[in-house]
Amino acid sequence: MPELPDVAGFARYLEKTVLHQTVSRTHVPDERILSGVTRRQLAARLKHRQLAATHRHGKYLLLELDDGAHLVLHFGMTGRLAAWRRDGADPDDIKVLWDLEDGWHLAYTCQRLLGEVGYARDRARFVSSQSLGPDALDPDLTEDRFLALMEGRRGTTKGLLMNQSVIAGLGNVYSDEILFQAGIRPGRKVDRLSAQERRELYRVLRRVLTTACERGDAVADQPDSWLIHRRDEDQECPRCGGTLRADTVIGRTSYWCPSCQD
DNA sequence: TTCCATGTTCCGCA
DNA sequence: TTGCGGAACATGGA
Repeated sequence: MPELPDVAGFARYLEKTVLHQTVSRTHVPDERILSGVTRRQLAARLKHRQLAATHRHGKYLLLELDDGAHLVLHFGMTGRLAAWRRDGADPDDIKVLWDLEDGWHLAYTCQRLLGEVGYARDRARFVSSQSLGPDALDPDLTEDRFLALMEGRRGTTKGLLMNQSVIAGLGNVYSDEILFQAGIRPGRKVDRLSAQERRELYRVLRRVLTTACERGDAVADQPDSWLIHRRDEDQECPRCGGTLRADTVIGRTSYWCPSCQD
């Protein structure tokens, strides 16, 4: 599930629970989740460090420490965070567990091991090392800049939206939502979009993500008129009542309405 | 048993 | 060079 709005929700969750607390111990039951660090290195670098601030870039959550370095969290398809007090029950699928100095615990859980936990000294350097494009909600990502990103691209519009090195933060679900609300078929080639459609795509992208982040990360929190509630075979289009289609575009199941999207 | 899943990455090919 | 399809990764549910 975790796309930009979900990761934004994780960041808020950390702010409400364990932010500003200090790590006393890092336990890594399954080292396969680590990327670029060993469990010994991670434990040593986090020991006695305070969790100072949250940052998000696309689907990455960067938890800044009081020495300026960052704990890097990526959630894959099944990554989650859980924080609890002393005698709370442990969640399932814990891949990394942090004990904090005042009795709280923070767990990174991941059922399918497709996420990763890492460590990065410098945030900007990390973003460029991952070849990530601008965050989809970056205030500096203006309409003009977005239009420039689309220039010269020949693939599908859905492929563009999901390409993290072009724009960071969108996955399968939210790209379908944005394309639905913009009235553009997932398989439409970028170079066949009119100037008006390109501008509309930008506006809808920002509106959908802003709304989703404000409402919370649960699908049920999103407006009833959204496609997100109807990602299943033979569902009705929330706009025209027609039958939605499910096609494979750039290798992912894509839901769309043949009457509302062109 | 087989297929599918909201994540990324790599390879071969057009 | 860009982008696509397919496979791979690991696991569980329909």
